[in-house]
Amino acid sequence: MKKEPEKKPPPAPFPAAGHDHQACVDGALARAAAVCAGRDLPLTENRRAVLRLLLESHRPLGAYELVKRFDWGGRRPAPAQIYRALRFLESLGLAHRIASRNAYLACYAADGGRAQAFLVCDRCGVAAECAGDALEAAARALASAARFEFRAGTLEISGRCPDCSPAAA
Amino acid sequence: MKKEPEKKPPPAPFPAAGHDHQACVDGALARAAAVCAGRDLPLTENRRAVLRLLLESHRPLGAYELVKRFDWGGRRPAPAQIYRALRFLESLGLAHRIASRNAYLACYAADGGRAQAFLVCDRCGVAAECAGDALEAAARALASAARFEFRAGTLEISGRCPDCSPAAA
DNA sequence: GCCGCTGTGATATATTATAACACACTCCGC
DNA sequence: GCGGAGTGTGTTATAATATATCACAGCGGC
Repeated sequence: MKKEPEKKPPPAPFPAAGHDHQACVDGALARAAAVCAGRDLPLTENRRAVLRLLLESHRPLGAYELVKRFDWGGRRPAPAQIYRALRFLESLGLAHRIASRNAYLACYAADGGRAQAFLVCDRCGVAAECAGDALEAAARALASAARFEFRAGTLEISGRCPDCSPAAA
Repeated sequence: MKKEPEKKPPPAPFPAAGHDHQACVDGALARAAAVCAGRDLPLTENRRAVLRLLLESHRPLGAYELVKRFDWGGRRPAPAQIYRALRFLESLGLAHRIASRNAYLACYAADGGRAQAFLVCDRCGVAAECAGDALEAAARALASAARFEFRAGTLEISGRCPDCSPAAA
């Protein structure tokens, strides 16, 4: 896999100009803690660490990339640890699998049973999550036209983020 | 992987009641041959065989599932053969990767650079491809709202096909 | 205490996908 | 006919992604 080298740090993060990264990560972590508390499920150290790594990157990371980045006092966790944390986070909507890349993206907002969309930059890998009534409606319309019972849908869009777009001034 | 047993043959194919399977497969193969001829690229025996397996199943098949089904006069092809054929078929829009399942689905119609949608039944695995202006518009609207340059998008919808829906009479 | 539950740490293995190389075949120019 | 370029095949090896399983630690309830 890994068709792109992608060794360099991102040219710039997707989330706009005056992006306070620390606040963004901390806020999302706080919201995640609240979600867990609300469900009476523990946001353990491992889960929190995995979520933090995802939040910090603003892009989908593969499970083994997380293994590599996970600084665990010298040692490195086994893949199973990471996958367990990811499954937990996914089950709460705190992270999402970007199937087209076999990678995982932190969620910065709440979800629902709704059709979700992800914008992933081909060049720098930055990703953003979004959803909209029009997408939801279009997905449900397609399903019902085929007499298909809609349960969940995910739209993955690839292209260029504002910073990587040739149109960027 | 392979969360579901999925050992049994499908309860019924997605494509409606009076589905003439042979005609459907043959027609798609003929169209594929035309596409290849138009591009002056050979639809070799291997490629044709892989496409036929996909067409016959009406559902996404994993590459190793194709290896297993490929009857090659006793022997079995190496995965690389299958992946090569799949890449070729994908490049011509004759097959699509269903990323959420790590599987591949034959295409029964022409595509474009458009946002595509796939309906995949959670229960029997049957899948259908569709596209629509509303989806395309919704995808482009989401992208442009984020100042993201749309290149391609894929919507994967999971749920229940008409035959597997509890609502089915 | 002790049980049941959940989460961890670790090893092993399954599944999916690609790399690399030798060779067969066809087309084309000469 | 010969040779070379280009493409597709057949094969082996290996990379990348994901899960199974088991022993045990910690914690809360009784």
